[in-house]
Amino acid sequence: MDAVFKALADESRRHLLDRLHHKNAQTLGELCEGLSMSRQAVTKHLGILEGAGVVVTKRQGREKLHFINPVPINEIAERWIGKFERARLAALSDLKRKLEREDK
Amino acid sequence: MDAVFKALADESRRHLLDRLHHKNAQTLGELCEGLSMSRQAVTKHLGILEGAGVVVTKRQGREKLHFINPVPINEIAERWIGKFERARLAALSDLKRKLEREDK
DNA sequence: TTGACATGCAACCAAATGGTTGCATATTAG
DNA sequence: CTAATATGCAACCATTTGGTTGCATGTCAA
Repeated sequence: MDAVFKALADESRRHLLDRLHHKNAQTLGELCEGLSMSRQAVTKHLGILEGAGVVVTKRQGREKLHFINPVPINEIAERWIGKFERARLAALSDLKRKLEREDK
Repeated sequence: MDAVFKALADESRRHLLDRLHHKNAQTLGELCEGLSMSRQAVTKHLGILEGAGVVVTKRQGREKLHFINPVPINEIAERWIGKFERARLAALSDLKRKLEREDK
């Protein structure tokens, strides 16, 4: 679990997760596009995410596909939020999102 | 949000949250009991947790009471887990816990 | 086969992090 | 009032972290 928290502690890594959440199964090169840091920096970040189990990979020829894995992320909330409280908070944030949509 | 992830990245701070999840409204001294690090180290950790909004405090005379705040923790899961997937994962971990209880 | 493309590995560096010690301040009990 | 208790602030230090550059390896297409 420690690795999961450490992995999520960095903004660059969270951004990579955002990208994978938006479009799964991307290659390293694809994930590098538009970023201001070097490819090697991205490689390191993806390695840390993979080591934590938050990202899973599959080789395909000379390419490496990356996938997000939501299971360990879910376990974070489970640790400090009780079952009923969790449902309450989920409903609350659903409502919040709905209201934010209506604002536009 | 960055502060929340940074706050949760450290094992000592997660342990402090565990303590507050188990028993809320504890003083600094109370939270220090049994720990191997100095009081000042704990103060720093609690300051970081408070700065992230994961812990909320209230002065009472010369004591400072600490409370856990689950809201920002819930928002972590919301970021990368869709609404339906969230329900599925919650059900899954409920089942897992149930099975683990029956094991004993 | 050979060159171009996609990824991997390692050494190195500046900045952030977690911890310490020493001293200061504020509140309560006797 | 005074001493003990509870917390606050600041300087300092070792380690970790996020980034770089340079070179190596592996795979596909012409």
